[in-house]
Amino acid sequence: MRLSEGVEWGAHVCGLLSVLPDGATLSGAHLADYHGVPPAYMAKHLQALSRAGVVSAGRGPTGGYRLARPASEITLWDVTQAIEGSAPAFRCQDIRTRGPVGATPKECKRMCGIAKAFLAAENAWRASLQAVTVADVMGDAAKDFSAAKIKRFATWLEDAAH
Amino acid sequence: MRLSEGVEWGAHVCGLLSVLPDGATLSGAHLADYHGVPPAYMAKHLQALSRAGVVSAGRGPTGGYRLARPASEITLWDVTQAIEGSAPAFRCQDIRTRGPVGATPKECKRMCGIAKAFLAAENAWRASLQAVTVADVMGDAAKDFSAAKIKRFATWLEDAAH
DNA sequence: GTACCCCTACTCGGATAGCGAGTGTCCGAGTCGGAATGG
DNA sequence: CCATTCCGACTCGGACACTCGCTATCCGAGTAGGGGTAC
Repeated sequence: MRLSEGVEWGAHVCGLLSVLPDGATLSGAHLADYHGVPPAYMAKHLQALSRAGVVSAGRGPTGGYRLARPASEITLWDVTQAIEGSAPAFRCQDIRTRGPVGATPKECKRMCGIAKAFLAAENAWRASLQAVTVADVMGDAAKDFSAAKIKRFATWLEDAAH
Repeated sequence: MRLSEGVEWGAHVCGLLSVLPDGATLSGAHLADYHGVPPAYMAKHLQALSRAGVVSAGRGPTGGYRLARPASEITLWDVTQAIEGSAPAFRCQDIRTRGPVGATPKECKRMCGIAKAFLAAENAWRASLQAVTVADVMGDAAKDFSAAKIKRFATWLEDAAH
């Protein structure tokens, strides 16, 4: 089982967008450059975030991306769902109904216990992600920001932001 | 994100093996037949379960698979780990160290907050699976077994088990 | 009749192809700002 | 000097190749039991 790396990118992007001045935007190319990843591929993930309503996109020379709502209202689950989709990782094939001793439909009124357990585990995972917002992450990360890094960041932002 | 279907197969196999008479075994071919899945592919997953010490394998005409320890001591996490491996689904690429404003090693003493949150979610998922044993699942499933199904199963087992 | 040996049939185990989702890329659609132009 | 128009550059959005891991398969290694043979 493997989570798409785009989820990590999306989370970092939301963190970066959350510290922008009000009304400012960043283009996909700049977001990719900032994180050192391929611009075209980053664009694909930004598109997914835009479709999901996590970020809002503007076109034209002054266009770019910004958060669609306050960072305190965007959870890591929102980002994950936007990029990975909402299909569960465990997809029950109901193999208990197959084979020579397969259960008949009447014997399958309740959900398979195995599927139930795996879906419960997935719910726990989701709940854990829903409990963390982009604002939480950035607040935590801010503790590690050195003065030098903040200065570097401000300089970069000067050139990049609209 | 998608969980390998082999995990479901492995869980069902462990459930089936857990109701075998003491000392009896089932061959990979019979386990595949029972679940209506390709024998060769089932064999691959059984091999993984065997390597992980979840089931023990015997060779030769009287050989086959049996549980390596009581069903109450085998969790769904054990099965998952055996087949999927123990690598985390979220693999931090430390993209905060990349790009023009990349953090220096000194600024990365603590783990990235995003990675921390995702790994915490994964821990919740794992804990949920570790709380459910094969015995739990079978005890729950037994409630749905009709007399007809039990009879069919006994007949099948007569031919299959060693 | 009995003990030994070989052989067969059955088992698991690792090495080998095929396919689909994720990865990576490109070009077209849309939009805003600014420069050029005419009044 | 000002309003209008046109152009260009920059943006996002969807459609197109490529790669790696899961899916699926086959053949070889190993073992237990049974039949045959020699004593």
